[in-house]
Amino acid sequence: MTQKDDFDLREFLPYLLNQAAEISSQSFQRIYKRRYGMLRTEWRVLFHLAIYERMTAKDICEKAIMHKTKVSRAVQRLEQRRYLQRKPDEKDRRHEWLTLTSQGRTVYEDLRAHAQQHDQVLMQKLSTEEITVLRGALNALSQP
Amino acid sequence: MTQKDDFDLREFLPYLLNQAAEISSQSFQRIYKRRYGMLRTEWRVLFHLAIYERMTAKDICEKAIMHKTKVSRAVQRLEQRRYLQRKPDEKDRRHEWLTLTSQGRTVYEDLRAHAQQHDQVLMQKLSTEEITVLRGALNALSQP
DNA sequence: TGGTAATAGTTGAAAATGTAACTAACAACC
DNA sequence: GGTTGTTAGTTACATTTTCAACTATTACCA
Repeated sequence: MTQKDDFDLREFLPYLLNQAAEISSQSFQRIYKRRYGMLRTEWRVLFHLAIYERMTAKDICEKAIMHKTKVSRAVQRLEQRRYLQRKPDEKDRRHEWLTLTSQGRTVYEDLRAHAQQHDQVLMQKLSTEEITVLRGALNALSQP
Repeated sequence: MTQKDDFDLREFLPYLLNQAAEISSQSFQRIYKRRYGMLRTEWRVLFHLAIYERMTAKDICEKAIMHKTKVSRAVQRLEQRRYLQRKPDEKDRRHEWLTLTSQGRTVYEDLRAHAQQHDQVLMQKLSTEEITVLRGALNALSQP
């Protein structure tokens, strides 16, 4: 049997990753969608701002690996809902500093609680050791 | 420190999975896009048909976890390019059996070779043991 | 048998995304 | 100082995706 015949796409990492990512995010996605009408891009921007406190759109692009137009639009929508504030940098007015409003932080805290619950359900499918290795592997694969 | 404070979204599994899935599929995506103008949905349908040989659109929806409209449109495009054939089921004409044409199989073989190469590059980021555990964990997480 | 429900798949309109071109502000270099 | 190049972010348009409604066919059951 040749090497070629050994290669089964059902074991192809991007496929497995996509499948797992899709399924494991579905039920959480319903939560932020139903509770706050948020999209995945918006949720991601929201929680990056919650964690890092103060970022420019560019920072978010890099951390979250999102295209700048996606970030731009997510920021617009979050601003409309008063979840975040923009403030131009004094020294370099090309930059805009983004921070969550208290309302945005409240939404974040609520969603984080749900996320944590959701994560615990997911982790029940795995052993402690598997979780550790999985996290490490996912981080390694996330380095471009 | 409370449990709540321990929960860092940077370790949230759906987030890590999404990040890894996104990054690890990017360069392969460029390949099927450039070589055959294919979308991700089309690639997924193509390779499911290559592996399972003969499926209905419904089967693909279930295996690939894709919405039926996505599958329907991917099938249309693959048919237009003569990569697959449809054949209504004799007994139940609601079903259509889909199979790859020889042209479709050729495209598949070409892409599979690229996928294999791509997979090897990805796996270089991980140890053998990590790969085993990762595959197992991803499969476990893919059970809804 | 006839009427209702269920299933496979398609379609159209609305929403979201990707791509490329754009504006505005700054940097660098002569 | 003016020209050229870069960078942060937005916008317009084309492509995809989503959602809901639709057709066609079969299943169920009184």
